[in-house]
Amino acid sequence: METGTIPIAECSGGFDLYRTLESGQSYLWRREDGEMYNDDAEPGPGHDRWYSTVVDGDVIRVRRRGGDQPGAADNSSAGVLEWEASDDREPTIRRLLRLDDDLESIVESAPADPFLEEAYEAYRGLRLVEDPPFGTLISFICSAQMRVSRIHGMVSTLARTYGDEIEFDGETYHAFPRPEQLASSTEAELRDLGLGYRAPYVVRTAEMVANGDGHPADARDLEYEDARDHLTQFVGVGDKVADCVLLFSLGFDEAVPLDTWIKTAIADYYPDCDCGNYAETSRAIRERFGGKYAGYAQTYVFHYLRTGE
DNA sequence: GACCAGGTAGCAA
DNA sequence: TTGCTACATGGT
Repeated sequence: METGTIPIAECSGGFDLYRTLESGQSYLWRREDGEMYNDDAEPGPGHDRWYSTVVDGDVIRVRRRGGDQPGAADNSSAGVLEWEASDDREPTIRRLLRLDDDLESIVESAPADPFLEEAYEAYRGLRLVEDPPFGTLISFICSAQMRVSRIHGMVSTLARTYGDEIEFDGETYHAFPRPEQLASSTEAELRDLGLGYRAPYVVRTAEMVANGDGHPADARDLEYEDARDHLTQFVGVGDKVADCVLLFSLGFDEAVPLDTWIKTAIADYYPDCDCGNYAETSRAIRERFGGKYAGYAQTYVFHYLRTGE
């Protein structure tokens, strides 16, 4: 087993592992106590529990060690990110958790907007993630009209039921299923697992990817709005889910998914951005949130409103 | 029992 | 194009 540490002081703008992984953007990590996204088992931002995920068949575990406030302005006392894997996976971890993003500059370059500044200030150290595209696609197909804790539960169930079992450090982990593994499931099975009306969407999209009709990663090569349109070819994927996939797995930092919370924010704080349809409203709020990193702003606002502060 | 949650597909006009 | 409406499920 390989292990290592990454000083959080090296991460411009800090790094808050808890808020990064439990802010509703990733459903592909699991917390060791199994209580991730459980608001009743809220461990607080400074906890040091392990989180694990499986990438390319390898288990990766990370946790925060030492330090005071994870997003403290005084970064010198920020502690370290400790990791374990079967090989040297530090480069993968840096990519997945976007540790090399210059978060300080991103926050500083955000528009001078009191509401936005409040959200950024409240959750310093929250970074976007870069999750694997297929798992992200299925996760957000499942997310329709669902609370984040239940989305995480559904994704975990899919992994347990259809994903590869992987032994690491004496414990069994489950990879997120490959397209062909999910494509071999049936709508009835997935309904039994509690996916509800999303069940046929998941099966049909998995079949499309398994058959080679398309892959979410193909959207990488396109311009932002074309990429969004491209992703809506998958069943169960509309503009909003497409934006989530672009933002949380394909590096389109300008994407602003218009979900119920952001729509609330638009109604309350940016009513002039409501253009009556998704594409135009998206364009308006994207501009209001500073363009290039509008998705970062979106993620902070989403978390700020959803967890209510 | 309503109401709500990181919405979308299918259909009518 | 735009504007309904049905769709599962569990928590408050």
